Amino acid sequence: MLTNRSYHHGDLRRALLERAGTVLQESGADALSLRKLARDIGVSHAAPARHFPDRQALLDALAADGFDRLRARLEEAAAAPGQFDQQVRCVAGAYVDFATTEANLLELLFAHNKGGSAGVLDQGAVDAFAPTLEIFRRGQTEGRLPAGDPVRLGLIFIATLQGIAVLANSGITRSDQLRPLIDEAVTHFLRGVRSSA
Amino acid sequence: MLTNRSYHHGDLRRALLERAGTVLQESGADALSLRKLARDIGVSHAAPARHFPDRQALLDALAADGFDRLRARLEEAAAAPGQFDQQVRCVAGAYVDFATTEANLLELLFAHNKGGSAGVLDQGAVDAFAPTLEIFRRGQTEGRLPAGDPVRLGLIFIATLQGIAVLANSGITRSDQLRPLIDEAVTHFLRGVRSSA
DNA sequence: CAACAAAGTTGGCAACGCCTACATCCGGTA
DNA sequence: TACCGGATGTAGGCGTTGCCAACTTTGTTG
Repeated sequence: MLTNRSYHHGDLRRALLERAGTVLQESGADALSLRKLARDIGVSHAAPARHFPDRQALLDALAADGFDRLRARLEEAAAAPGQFDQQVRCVAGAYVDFATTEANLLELLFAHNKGGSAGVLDQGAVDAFAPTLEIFRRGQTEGRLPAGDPVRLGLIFIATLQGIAVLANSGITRSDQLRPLIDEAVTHFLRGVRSSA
Repeated sequence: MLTNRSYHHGDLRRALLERAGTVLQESGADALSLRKLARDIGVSHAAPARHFPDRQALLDALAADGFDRLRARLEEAAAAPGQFDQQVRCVAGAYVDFATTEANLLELLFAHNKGGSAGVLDQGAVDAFAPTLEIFRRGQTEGRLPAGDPVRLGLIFIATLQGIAVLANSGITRSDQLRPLIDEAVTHFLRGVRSSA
């Protein structure tokens, strides 16, 4: 392994995913071509097929990894020091930051789940949002939130952040207005939830 | 015009858009092929180029029409009979209904704005959301909402709906749980906004 | 009526995804 | 140690696509 110029690459799958990740980030999912990736890496055009049966499998792998990184990011934010409200705001900021920094990845994550490969990717999405739901459960047990279905609360919260990120990525809201928009959204959300008891 | 079987189609642009609309609805934007559209309509493979310089131009036209229909739908919902809250709920329902019924179109609307053709499409998005912002302005003048930037309020509202629709389209929330989710989101939103004064 | 522009056709090019057949390398086993 | 089989990479081909250029038909207009 690590032998350059050998017949076998040694870690082609990883190399493909790595290169694909940067192409995705820079040019979007539509720009991803198995043949071009192979060329970039210096391998024949059919080599990727050994690791990804078709183009969709590569996209799925990118999505799975994306959900994983999103989950890690949200977990980290959810564990931030401070009171409950502080943590919620931290999660909100982390989500929108992730979603706008990796806009093309975000599009891939939510654009492609419709089709056939539902199982694995859906699980990835559920896992990614688990830490956020956990925060709301904790908020309830700590008495910082009224009782109610934490999943529904969490979904509304995530939906709001997701929507803000999409509006930002579409250029509908200017990026310098993003931070106050998030702050106000979270403020209204927490007030709305609390005044419902 | 209306002459079938003639050398010139007569209304090829409209025919292309119509066919493209159904293909988009049934199979998504990725499945749209200029050559296939031409074949479906019964015209040569290069004919579409006279009306759409490239594939992107067709997608842009579909998006522009989509924003137009969304705007009409939201305008209609905003003009529903009843009190302010009732109208807001009506708009929310209309938006999510549109976004889930035409999931592939929704994806196209918000996926493609990133790139170059910013101007026209951005305007379409702004126009589409205008009726919703108008509702919030009206709510303020009628005293049903506290003072504040109506644009920011409207964006948060739309973002929440957009997020819920995306989560639904991605299969993250079951469709039978969609209606209560919307209701609760609107309820919390209105309460949160009102208790901010 | 002749000229011209708009609209449609034919053919070609390069790139792509996917398939099949073949080459090479590595690791377990006789 | 020799070998053999599976995993990995290569070479080439097929059908489709987007885009381009050259040509034809049609309808309008001076």
